[in-house]
Amino acid sequence: MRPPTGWQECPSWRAIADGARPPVATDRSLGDWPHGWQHSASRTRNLHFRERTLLPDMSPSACALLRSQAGPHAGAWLTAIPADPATTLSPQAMQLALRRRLRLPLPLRLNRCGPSPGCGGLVDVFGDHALACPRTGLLARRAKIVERAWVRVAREAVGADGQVVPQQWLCATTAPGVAPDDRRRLDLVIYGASPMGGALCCDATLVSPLTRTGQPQPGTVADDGAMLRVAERRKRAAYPELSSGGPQRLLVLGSEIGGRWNETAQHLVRDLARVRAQRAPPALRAAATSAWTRRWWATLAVALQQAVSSTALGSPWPAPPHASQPPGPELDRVLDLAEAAGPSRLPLRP
DNA sequence: AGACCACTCTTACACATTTG
DNA sequence: CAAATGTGTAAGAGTGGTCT
Repeated sequence: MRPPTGWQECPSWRAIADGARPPVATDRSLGDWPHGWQHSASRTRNLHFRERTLLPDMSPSACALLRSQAGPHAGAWLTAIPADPATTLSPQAMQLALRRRLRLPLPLRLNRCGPSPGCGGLVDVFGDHALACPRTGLLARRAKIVERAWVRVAREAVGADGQVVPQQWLCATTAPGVAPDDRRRLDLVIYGASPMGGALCCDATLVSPLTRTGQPQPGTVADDGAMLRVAERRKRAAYPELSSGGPQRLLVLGSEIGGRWNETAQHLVRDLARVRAQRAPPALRAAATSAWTRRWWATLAVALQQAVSSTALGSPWPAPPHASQPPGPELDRVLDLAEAAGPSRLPLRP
């Protein structure tokens, strides 16, 4: 169980009146404003309610899924502005995503997995089986949707200064000790986003905290992101050459089907936003960072929900969304996504 | 717990071969 | 000669086992 964030010891009124400030979050992202006491207080209360009231009454599976749905930017699809195909969920996908989030039954036709691709087992109305059964072939397909979203985000970030190569051969990188006939491929490699000029070798992965029987995987009931750590270990074991130093780095961009992203994914978006904002006029950099961050998390979260929805039905999605990739919007088109800096300018209520 | 392995099935992709 | 088809490899995530 994670320690609750917020304050551990309640400050005295006198201390607050004397100007004491809450602890500054270490993982504060650019464009994130420095929070005051209200944020810490409500966060502490929310987490307390979640741990003491909400979770104890839920089934283990529902607990694991709730944890999977939490975390930074896990709900970005709910606030995504559908002004662009990349940040738009179809009505059908939105309906499925909302039902998944509320753990309501999905409109399924079949009650068995299969027939020809599939294990023949009973499927549940929540889509848990379809999202974890490795025998339908949908897992391999759904991963592509998130992978393409990462490619899109990386391309928008590095622009013409860098390069993003999808499906890069491992032996084409600078990783040491790879035989030239090695056929392993990386999901995407980003050049021009690393301060040292190295290659970011990315592997996007989307894992489920529940098994195909709907039972939680070990550790997922009590710990946030337990399956993300399993996925990271698995990927690091698959690419040992990329962990041995040098100009290239392995980034495991992990996500859970509830919407949670791992630390690496959050760091990458933060770094990409910094790279992109360097090309903006200095006076606009803070706003640009905030705006691009919002846009990219919306893009990634929408893609993740698209992937989950297409798998939850147990049938392939009709068409791959936006196969052609336009170059992405200009800065002035995204700036209105930026958070307003400074305190709220709403009128004080009586 | 965690690391590791061998296994499940289907999909995606690159390359080779055949066909019109 | 180009288009269509076939083939081989790796990847995708999960399962279940063993060992430490």
